Amino acid sequence: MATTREEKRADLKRRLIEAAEAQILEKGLAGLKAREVTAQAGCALGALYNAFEDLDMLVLHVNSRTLARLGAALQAARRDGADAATELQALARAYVDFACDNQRLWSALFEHRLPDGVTMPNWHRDDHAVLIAEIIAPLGALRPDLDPEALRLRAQTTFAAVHGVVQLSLQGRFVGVPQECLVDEVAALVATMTRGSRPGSDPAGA
Amino acid sequence: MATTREEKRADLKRRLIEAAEAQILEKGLAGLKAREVTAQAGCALGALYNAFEDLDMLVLHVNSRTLARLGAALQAARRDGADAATELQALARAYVDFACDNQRLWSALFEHRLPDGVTMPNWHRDDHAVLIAEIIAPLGALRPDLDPEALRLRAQTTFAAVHGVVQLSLQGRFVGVPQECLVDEVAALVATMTRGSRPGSDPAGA
DNA sequence: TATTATTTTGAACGTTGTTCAAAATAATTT
DNA sequence: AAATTATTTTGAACAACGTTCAAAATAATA
Repeated sequence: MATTREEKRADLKRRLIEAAEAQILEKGLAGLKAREVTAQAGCALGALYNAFEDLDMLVLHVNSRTLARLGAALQAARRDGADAATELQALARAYVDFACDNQRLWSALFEHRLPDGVTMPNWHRDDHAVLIAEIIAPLGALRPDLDPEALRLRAQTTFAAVHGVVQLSLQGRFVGVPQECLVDEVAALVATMTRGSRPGSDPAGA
Repeated sequence: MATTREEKRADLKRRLIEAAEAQILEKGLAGLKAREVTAQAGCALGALYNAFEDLDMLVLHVNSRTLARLGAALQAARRDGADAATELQALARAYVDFACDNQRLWSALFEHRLPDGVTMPNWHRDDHAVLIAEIIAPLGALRPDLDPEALRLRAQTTFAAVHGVVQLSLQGRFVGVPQECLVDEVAALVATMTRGSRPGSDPAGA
Protein backbone atom coordinates (compact mmCIF):
# COMPACT_ATOMS: atom_id res chain seq x y z
CA MET A 1 0.00 0.00 0.00
CA ALA A 2 1.85 3.00 -1.28
CA THR A 3 -0.90 5.56 -0.86
CA THR A 4 -1.80 4.92 2.75
CA ARG A 5 -1.13 8.55 3.60
CA GLU A 6 -3.59 9.96 1.11
CA GLU A 7 -6.11 7.19 1.66
CA LYS A 8 -6.25 7.79 5.37
CA ARG A 9 -6.43 11.49 4.87
CA ALA A 10 -9.30 11.15 2.42
CA ASP A 11 -11.08 8.71 4.70
CA LEU A 12 -10.81 11.05 7.66
CA LYS A 13 -12.20 13.91 5.63
CA ARG A 14 -15.10 11.76 4.54
CA ARG A 15 -15.84 10.65 8.10
CA LEU A 16 -15.72 14.23 9.33
CA ILE A 17 -18.07 15.44 6.62
CA GLU A 18 -20.50 12.62 7.34
CA ALA A 19 -20.36 13.27 11.06
CA ALA A 20 -20.93 16.97 10.52
CA GLU A 21 -23.85 16.25 8.24
CA ALA A 22 -25.34 13.93 10.85
CA GLN A 23 -24.92 16.61 13.52
CA ILE A 24 -26.59 19.29 11.39
CA LEU A 25 -29.35 16.85 10.50
CA GLU A 26 -29.97 16.12 14.17
CA LYS A 27 -29.50 19.51 15.84
CA GLY A 28 -29.21 22.09 13.09
CA LEU A 29 -26.25 24.20 12.09
CA ALA A 30 -26.05 25.90 15.48
CA GLY A 31 -25.77 22.49 17.12
CA LEU A 32 -22.64 21.59 15.19
CA LYS A 33 -19.70 21.36 17.64
CA ALA A 34 -16.09 20.51 16.89
CA ARG A 35 -15.84 18.14 19.85
CA GLU A 36 -18.93 16.15 18.97
CA VAL A 37 -18.03 15.91 15.29
CA THR A 38 -14.53 14.63 15.99
CA ALA A 39 -15.84 12.20 18.60
CA GLN A 40 -18.37 10.82 16.11
CA ALA A 41 -15.75 10.66 13.37
CA GLY A 42 -13.45 8.75 15.69
CA CYS A 43 -10.54 11.14 15.80
CA ALA A 44 -8.96 13.67 18.10
CA LEU A 45 -10.21 17.23 18.36
CA GLY A 46 -7.18 18.67 16.63
CA ALA A 47 -7.45 16.31 13.69
CA LEU A 48 -10.31 18.40 12.34
CA TYR A 49 -7.88 21.26 11.79
CA ASN A 50 -5.50 18.98 10.01
CA ALA A 51 -8.17 17.87 7.54
CA PHE A 52 -9.89 21.26 7.12
CA GLU A 53 -8.87 24.84 7.61
CA ASP A 54 -11.57 25.31 10.22
CA LEU A 55 -15.12 24.38 11.13
CA ASP A 56 -16.53 26.78 8.55
CA MET A 57 -14.82 24.93 5.73
CA LEU A 58 -16.24 21.65 6.99
CA VAL A 59 -19.69 23.21 6.84
CA LEU A 60 -19.04 24.25 3.25
CA HIS A 61 -18.32 20.65 2.34
CA VAL A 62 -21.58 19.54 3.92
CA ASN A 63 -23.37 22.33 2.07
CA SER A 64 -21.83 21.32 -1.24
CA ARG A 65 -23.20 17.83 -0.75
CA THR A 66 -26.61 19.24 0.01
CA LEU A 67 -26.47 21.42 -3.10
CA ALA A 68 -25.59 18.40 -5.23
CA ARG A 69 -28.58 16.48 -3.90
CA LEU A 70 -30.83 19.50 -4.35
CA GLY A 71 -29.54 19.90 -7.89
CA ALA A 72 -30.36 16.28 -8.63
CA ALA A 73 -33.87 16.74 -7.24
CA LEU A 74 -34.41 19.79 -9.45
CA GLN A 75 -33.11 18.00 -12.53
CA ALA A 76 -35.38 15.07 -11.82
CA ALA A 77 -38.32 17.47 -11.67
CA ARG A 78 -37.73 18.74 -15.18
CA ARG A 79 -40.57 18.35 -17.64
CA ASP A 80 -38.82 18.71 -20.97
CA GLY A 81 -41.35 19.41 -23.65
CA ALA A 82 -44.07 20.63 -21.32
CA ASP A 83 -45.05 24.28 -21.48
CA ALA A 84 -43.05 26.75 -19.43
CA ALA A 85 -45.74 27.22 -16.80
CA THR A 86 -45.87 23.50 -16.04
CA GLU A 87 -42.08 23.28 -15.93
CA LEU A 88 -41.71 26.21 -13.57
CA GLN A 89 -44.41 24.83 -11.29
CA ALA A 90 -42.65 21.47 -11.16
CA LEU A 91 -39.32 23.08 -10.33
CA ALA A 92 -40.81 25.23 -7.60
CA ARG A 93 -42.64 22.27 -6.14
CA ALA A 94 -39.45 20.22 -6.13
CA TYR A 95 -37.66 23.05 -4.32
CA VAL A 96 -40.38 23.28 -1.69
CA ASP A 97 -40.39 19.52 -1.22
CA PHE A 98 -36.64 19.32 -0.87
CA ALA A 99 -36.59 22.14 1.67
CA CYS A 100 -39.38 20.56 3.71
CA ASP A 101 -37.90 17.06 3.57
CA ASN A 102 -34.38 18.22 4.40
CA GLN A 103 -35.11 21.24 6.53
CA ARG A 104 -31.97 21.33 8.66
CA LEU A 105 -29.56 20.62 5.82
CA TRP A 106 -31.37 23.09 3.57
CA SER A 107 -31.40 25.74 6.30
CA ALA A 108 -27.67 25.32 6.81
CA LEU A 109 -27.18 26.39 3.18
CA PHE A 110 -28.56 29.84 3.91
CA GLU A 111 -27.95 30.25 7.63
CA HIS A 112 -24.23 29.75 7.41
CA ARG A 113 -22.08 32.88 7.28
CA LEU A 114 -18.35 33.13 6.72
CA PRO A 115 -16.55 35.50 9.08
CA ASP A 116 -16.09 39.06 7.89
CA GLY A 117 -13.40 39.35 5.27
CA VAL A 118 -13.32 35.64 4.43
CA THR A 119 -14.41 35.04 0.86
CA MET A 120 -16.10 31.84 -0.20
CA PRO A 121 -13.84 29.40 -2.08
CA ASN A 122 -14.71 29.06 -5.75
CA TRP A 123 -15.29 25.30 -5.58
CA HIS A 124 -18.20 25.90 -3.24
CA ARG A 125 -19.50 29.08 -4.79
CA ASP A 126 -19.86 27.37 -8.16
CA ASP A 127 -21.92 24.57 -6.59
CA HIS A 128 -24.73 27.10 -6.16
CA ALA A 129 -25.34 27.22 -9.89
CA VAL A 130 -27.77 24.28 -9.64
CA LEU A 131 -30.21 26.57 -7.86
CA ILE A 132 -30.97 28.53 -11.00
CA ALA A 133 -29.75 26.29 -13.81
CA GLU A 134 -33.09 24.66 -14.56
CA ILE A 135 -35.05 27.89 -14.42
CA ILE A 136 -33.36 29.54 -17.36
CA ALA A 137 -34.81 27.46 -20.18
CA PRO A 138 -38.52 27.68 -19.28
CA LEU A 139 -38.18 31.34 -18.31
CA GLY A 140 -36.50 32.02 -21.62
CA ALA A 141 -39.44 30.43 -23.40
CA LEU A 142 -41.76 32.82 -21.58
CA ARG A 143 -39.56 35.83 -22.21
CA PRO A 144 -37.98 35.57 -25.67
CA ASP A 145 -37.40 39.31 -25.53
CA LEU A 146 -34.70 39.05 -22.86
CA ASP A 147 -31.04 38.73 -23.83
CA PRO A 148 -29.02 36.02 -22.05
CA GLU A 149 -27.70 38.34 -19.37
CA ALA A 150 -31.10 39.76 -18.49
CA LEU A 151 -32.56 36.26 -18.61
CA ARG A 152 -30.02 34.98 -16.11
CA LEU A 153 -30.76 37.93 -13.82
CA ARG A 154 -34.49 37.27 -14.09
CA ALA A 155 -33.89 33.59 -13.28
CA GLN A 156 -32.01 34.61 -10.15
CA THR A 157 -34.83 36.93 -9.19
CA THR A 158 -37.42 34.23 -9.82
CA PHE A 159 -35.51 31.75 -7.69
CA ALA A 160 -35.04 34.29 -4.91
CA ALA A 161 -38.74 35.08 -4.88
CA VAL A 162 -39.74 31.46 -4.40
CA HIS A 163 -36.89 30.93 -1.99
CA GLY A 164 -38.01 33.87 0.14
CA VAL A 165 -41.47 32.41 0.58
CA VAL A 166 -40.04 29.02 1.53
CA GLN A 167 -37.49 30.46 3.92
CA LEU A 168 -39.82 32.72 5.89
CA SER A 169 -42.33 29.91 6.09
CA LEU A 170 -39.97 27.17 7.27
CA GLN A 171 -38.36 29.54 9.76
CA GLY A 172 -41.80 29.84 11.31
CA ARG A 173 -41.64 33.60 11.15
CA PHE A 174 -44.70 35.66 11.94
CA VAL A 175 -44.76 37.05 8.41
CA GLY A 176 -44.11 33.69 6.84
CA VAL A 177 -47.03 31.69 5.51
CA PRO A 178 -47.98 28.69 7.66
CA GLN A 179 -46.30 25.52 6.51
CA GLU A 180 -49.64 23.96 5.61
CA CYS A 181 -50.15 26.72 3.04
CA LEU A 182 -46.65 26.74 1.66
CA VAL A 183 -47.17 24.48 -1.32
CA ASP A 184 -50.31 26.32 -2.40
CA GLU A 185 -48.87 29.78 -1.91
CA VAL A 186 -45.73 29.00 -3.87
CA ALA A 187 -47.88 27.56 -6.63
CA ALA A 188 -49.97 30.72 -6.62
CA LEU A 189 -46.86 32.88 -6.72
CA VAL A 190 -45.39 30.94 -9.64
CA ALA A 191 -48.71 31.07 -11.46
CA THR A 192 -48.87 34.82 -10.95
CA MET A 193 -45.29 35.32 -12.11
CA THR A 194 -45.88 33.08 -15.11
CA ARG A 195 -49.03 34.93 -16.16
CA GLY A 196 -47.31 38.28 -15.62
CA SER A 197 -44.40 37.18 -17.79
CA ARG A 198 -46.41 36.07 -20.79
CA PRO A 199 -45.94 38.28 -23.82
CA GLY A 200 -49.07 40.29 -24.36
CA SER A 201 -49.71 40.59 -20.64
CA ASP A 202 -48.27 44.10 -20.68
CA PRO A 203 -50.94 46.63 -19.69
CA ALA A 204 -49.95 48.82 -22.63
CA GLY A 205 -51.07 46.05 -24.93
CA ALA A 206 -54.43 45.34 -23.29
CA MET B 1 -37.38 61.65 43.57
CA ALA B 2 -39.65 58.80 44.43
CA THR B 3 -39.16 56.72 41.31
CA THR B 4 -35.38 56.60 41.19
CA ARG B 5 -35.47 52.83 41.12
CA GLU B 6 -37.59 52.55 38.03
CA GLU B 7 -35.99 55.53 36.37
CA LYS B 8 -32.52 54.10 36.71
CA ARG B 9 -33.70 50.74 35.55
CA ALA B 10 -35.35 52.20 32.47
CA ASP B 11 -32.32 54.35 31.75
CA LEU B 12 -30.01 51.38 31.91
CA LYS B 13 -32.22 49.41 29.55
CA ARG B 14 -32.22 52.31 27.12
CA ARG B 15 -28.44 52.64 27.26
CA LEU B 16 -28.00 48.90 26.70
CA ILE B 17 -30.34 48.89 23.72
CA GLU B 18 -28.58 51.87 22.19
CA ALA B 19 -25.18 50.33 22.78
CA ALA B 20 -26.31 47.05 21.25
CA GLU B 21 -27.75 48.88 18.27
CA ALA B 22 -24.49 50.75 17.81
CA GLN B 23 -22.55 47.51 17.97
CA ILE B 24 -24.77 45.79 15.40
CA LEU B 25 -24.56 48.88 13.20
CA GLU B 26 -20.77 48.82 13.38
CA LYS B 27 -19.95 45.12 13.26
CA GLY B 28 -23.14 43.25 12.49
CA LEU B 29 -25.14 40.88 14.65
CA ALA B 30 -22.25 38.41 14.95
CA GLY B 31 -20.08 41.21 16.32
CA LEU B 32 -22.40 41.90 19.24
CA LYS B 33 -20.61 40.95 22.48
CA ALA B 34 -21.92 41.20 26.02
CA ARG B 35 -18.68 42.72 27.32
CA GLU B 36 -18.48 45.44 24.68
CA VAL B 37 -22.14 46.34 25.02
CA THR B 38 -21.95 46.71 28.80
CA ALA B 39 -18.70 48.65 28.54
CA GLN B 40 -20.27 51.05 26.06
CA ALA B 41 -23.41 51.34 28.17
CA GLY B 42 -21.28 52.15 31.21
CA CYS B 43 -22.31 49.27 33.47
CA ALA B 44 -20.92 46.00 34.73
CA LEU B 45 -21.11 42.82 32.71
CA GLY B 46 -23.69 41.24 34.98
CA ALA B 47 -25.99 44.26 34.81
CA LEU B 48 -27.07 43.15 31.35
CA TYR B 49 -28.69 40.07 32.91
CA ASN B 50 -30.44 42.20 35.44
CA ALA B 51 -32.02 44.38 32.77
CA PHE B 52 -32.74 41.60 30.25
CA GLU B 53 -33.18 37.89 30.43
CA ASP B 54 -30.21 37.34 28.14
CA LEU B 55 -28.42 38.71 25.11
CA ASP B 56 -31.08 37.35 22.77
CA MET B 57 -33.77 39.44 24.39
CA LEU B 58 -31.59 42.53 24.05
CA VAL B 59 -31.35 41.76 20.33
CA LEU B 60 -35.13 41.51 20.13
CA HIS B 61 -35.44 45.02 21.57
CA VAL B 62 -33.02 46.34 18.96
CA ASN B 63 -34.97 44.49 16.28
CA SER B 64 -38.25 45.96 17.48
CA ARG B 65 -36.80 49.44 17.09
CA THR B 66 -35.66 48.57 13.59
CA LEU B 67 -39.10 47.21 12.73
CA ALA B 68 -40.71 50.42 13.96
CA ARG B 69 -38.44 52.53 11.76
CA LEU B 70 -39.01 50.23 8.82
CA GLY B 71 -42.76 50.44 9.39
CA ALA B 72 -42.57 54.21 9.37
CA ALA B 73 -40.61 54.14 6.11
CA LEU B 74 -43.22 51.90 4.50
CA GLN B 75 -46.08 54.07 5.70
CA ALA B 76 -44.35 57.14 4.34
CA ALA B 77 -44.08 55.42 0.97
CA ARG B 78 -47.82 54.94 0.68
CA ARG B 79 -49.51 56.49 -2.35
CA ASP B 80 -53.14 56.59 -1.27
CA GLY B 81 -55.31 57.06 -4.29
CA ALA B 82 -52.75 55.90 -6.79
CA ASP B 83 -53.41 52.66 -8.63
CA ALA B 84 -52.37 49.41 -7.00
CA ALA B 85 -49.39 48.86 -9.27
CA THR B 86 -47.90 52.23 -8.38
CA GLU B 87 -48.54 51.67 -4.70
CA LEU B 88 -46.93 48.23 -4.68
CA GLN B 89 -43.91 49.53 -6.56
CA ALA B 90 -43.50 52.35 -4.06
CA LEU B 91 -43.70 49.95 -1.12
CA ALA B 92 -41.20 47.54 -2.63
CA ARG B 93 -38.84 50.38 -3.45
CA ALA B 94 -39.09 51.68 0.09
CA TYR B 95 -38.30 48.20 1.42
CA VAL B 96 -35.25 47.89 -0.82
CA ASP B 97 -34.05 51.34 0.14
CA PHE B 98 -34.44 50.70 3.84
CA ALA B 99 -32.60 47.40 3.61
CA CYS B 100 -29.76 48.99 1.65
CA ASP B 101 -29.49 52.04 3.86
CA ASN B 102 -29.65 50.04 7.10
CA GLN B 103 -28.06 46.80 5.99
CA ARG B 104 -26.67 45.60 9.31
CA LEU B 105 -29.75 46.44 11.35
CA TRP B 106 -32.03 45.01 8.68
CA SER B 107 -29.94 41.85 8.43
CA ALA B 108 -30.15 41.38 12.18
CA LEU B 109 -33.93 41.13 11.82
CA PHE B 110 -33.64 37.96 9.79
CA GLU B 111 -30.28 36.54 10.85
CA HIS B 112 -31.16 36.33 14.50
CA ARG B 113 -32.35 32.95 15.77
CA LEU B 114 -33.69 32.11 19.19
CA PRO B 115 -32.28 28.91 20.73
CA ASP B 116 -34.24 25.73 20.13
CA GLY B 117 -37.37 25.56 22.22
CA VAL B 118 -37.44 29.27 23.08
CA THR B 119 -40.52 30.93 21.59
CA MET B 120 -40.55 34.56 20.57
CA PRO B 121 -42.34 36.84 23.05
CA ASN B 122 -45.60 38.25 21.71
CA TRP B 123 -44.56 41.89 22.15
CA HIS B 124 -41.86 41.34 19.55
CA ARG B 125 -43.70 38.96 17.29
CA ASP B 126 -46.49 41.46 16.82
CA ASP B 127 -44.01 44.15 15.77
CA HIS B 128 -43.52 42.22 12.55
CA ALA B 129 -46.99 43.13 11.34
CA VAL B 130 -45.67 46.33 9.76
CA LEU B 131 -43.92 44.24 7.15
CA ILE B 132 -47.16 43.28 5.45
CA ALA B 133 -49.67 45.83 6.73
CA GLU B 134 -49.36 48.23 3.79
CA ILE B 135 -49.45 45.52 1.16
CA ILE B 136 -52.95 44.33 1.91
CA ALA B 137 -54.94 47.29 0.59
CA PRO B 138 -53.36 47.59 -2.86
CA LEU B 139 -53.22 43.82 -3.28
CA GLY B 140 -56.88 43.63 -2.33
CA ALA B 141 -57.66 46.14 -5.05
CA LEU B 142 -55.90 43.91 -7.58
CA ARG B 143 -57.55 40.76 -6.28
CA PRO B 144 -61.14 41.52 -5.24
CA ASP B 145 -61.88 37.81 -5.57
CA LEU B 146 -59.81 36.89 -2.49
CA ASP B 147 -61.45 36.68 0.92
CA PRO B 148 -59.63 38.44 3.79
CA GLU B 149 -57.82 35.33 4.92
CA ALA B 150 -56.53 34.42 1.48
CA LEU B 151 -55.65 38.06 0.89
CA ARG B 152 -53.54 38.16 4.00
CA LEU B 153 -51.77 34.98 2.96
CA ARG B 154 -51.12 36.40 -0.50
CA ALA B 155 -49.75 39.58 1.09
CA GLN B 156 -47.35 37.49 3.15
CA THR B 157 -46.30 35.62 0.03
CA THR B 158 -45.82 38.84 -1.89
CA PHE B 159 -43.70 40.31 0.86
CA ALA B 160 -41.65 37.13 1.15
CA ALA B 161 -40.99 37.11 -2.59
CA VAL B 162 -39.62 40.65 -2.60
CA HIS B 163 -37.80 40.01 0.64
CA GLY B 164 -36.09 36.93 -0.79
CA VAL B 165 -34.68 38.89 -3.71
CA VAL B 166 -33.38 41.59 -1.37
CA GLN B 167 -31.91 39.14 1.11
CA LEU B 168 -29.98 36.98 -1.36
CA SER B 169 -28.71 40.11 -3.08
CA LEU B 170 -27.52 41.94 0.04
CA GLN B 171 -25.95 38.78 1.42
CA GLY B 172 -23.82 38.82 -1.71
CA ARG B 173 -24.73 35.23 -2.49
CA PHE B 174 -23.75 33.70 -5.78
CA VAL B 175 -27.40 33.24 -6.74
CA GLY B 176 -28.38 36.71 -5.53
CA VAL B 177 -28.64 39.49 -8.07
CA PRO B 178 -25.78 42.02 -7.95
CA GLN B 179 -26.61 44.98 -5.75
CA GLU B 180 -26.48 47.33 -8.73
CA CYS B 181 -29.37 45.43 -10.29
CA LEU B 182 -31.43 45.03 -7.13
CA VAL B 183 -33.73 48.02 -7.56
CA ASP B 184 -34.46 47.15 -11.18
CA GLU B 185 -34.98 43.44 -10.56
CA VAL B 186 -37.36 44.06 -7.68
CA ALA B 187 -39.26 46.52 -9.82
CA ALA B 188 -39.46 43.92 -12.58
CA LEU B 189 -40.64 41.27 -10.14
CA VAL B 190 -43.33 43.53 -8.72
CA ALA B 191 -44.42 44.51 -12.20
CA THR B 192 -44.66 40.85 -13.18
CA MET B 193 -46.61 39.95 -10.06
CA THR B 194 -48.91 42.92 -10.57
CA ARG B 195 -49.63 42.02 -14.18
CA GLY B 196 -50.15 38.39 -13.27
CA SER B 197 -52.61 39.39 -10.55
CA ARG B 198 -54.84 41.55 -12.69
CA PRO B 199 -58.27 40.10 -13.25
CA GLY B 200 -58.52 38.96 -16.80
CA SER B 201 -54.89 37.89 -16.93
CA ASP B 202 -55.93 34.28 -16.44
CA PRO B 203 -54.92 32.18 -19.45
CA ALA B 204 -58.41 30.67 -19.52
CA GLY B 205 -59.76 34.08 -20.35
CA ALA B 206 -57.29 34.97 -23.10
C1' DT C 1 16.88 -1.60 11.04
C1' DA C 2 17.70 3.31 11.43
C1' DT C 3 16.43 7.68 10.08
C1' DT C 4 13.48 11.09 8.46
C1' DA C 5 8.85 13.04 7.36
C1' DT C 6 4.27 13.27 8.44
C1' DT C 7 0.23 12.82 11.11
C1' DT C 8 -2.33 12.31 15.30
C1' DT C 9 -3.14 13.67 19.83
C1' DG C 10 -5.29 16.18 23.71
C1' DA C 11 -3.85 19.56 27.08
C1' DA C 12 -3.91 24.39 27.04
C1' DC C 13 -5.35 29.12 25.42
C1' DG C 14 -8.37 32.91 24.45
C1' DT C 15 -13.07 34.27 23.91
C1' DT C 16 -17.66 33.61 24.52
C1' DG C 17 -22.51 33.95 27.44
C1' DT C 18 -24.04 33.45 31.95
C1' DT C 19 -24.20 33.06 37.16
C1' DC C 20 -24.00 34.49 41.88
C1' DA C 21 -22.21 35.85 46.48
C1' DA C 22 -20.59 39.99 48.14
C1' DA C 23 -20.57 45.07 48.10
C1' DA C 24 -23.07 49.21 47.21
C1' DT C 25 -27.10 51.71 47.05
C1' DA C 26 -31.99 52.97 47.58
C1' DA C 27 -36.24 52.67 50.29
C1' DT C 28 -38.51 52.13 54.57
C1' DT C 29 -38.99 52.03 59.50
C1' DT C 30 -37.95 53.38 64.04
C1' DA D 1 -31.37 61.09 61.65
C1' DA D 2 -30.15 56.56 62.35
C1' DA D 3 -31.02 51.85 61.74
C1' DT D 4 -32.94 48.36 59.18
C1' DT D 5 -34.52 46.16 55.21
C1' DA D 6 -34.93 45.55 50.12
C1' DT D 7 -32.98 46.00 45.84
C1' DT D 8 -29.42 46.60 42.56
C1' DT D 9 -24.75 46.61 40.94
C1' DT D 10 -20.52 44.42 40.58
C1' DG D 11 -16.86 41.54 38.56
C1' DA D 12 -14.58 37.21 39.65
C1' DA D 13 -15.59 32.61 38.42
C1' DC D 14 -17.64 28.93 35.43
C1' DA D 15 -18.75 26.13 31.52
C1' DA D 16 -18.61 25.66 26.67
C1' DC D 17 -16.77 26.95 22.56
C1' DG D 18 -13.15 27.15 18.37
C1' DT D 19 -8.45 26.88 17.73
C1' DT D 20 -3.35 25.98 18.45
C1' DC D 21 0.83 23.42 19.02
C1' DA D 22 4.57 20.69 21.21
C1' DA D 23 4.99 16.06 22.03
C1' DA D 24 3.90 11.21 20.87
C1' DA D 25 2.74 7.99 17.34
C1' DT D 26 2.99 6.44 12.87
C1' DA D 27 4.26 6.04 8.00
C1' DA D 28 7.79 6.51 4.40
C1' DT D 29 12.44 6.25 3.06
C1' DA D 30 17.43 5.23 3.45
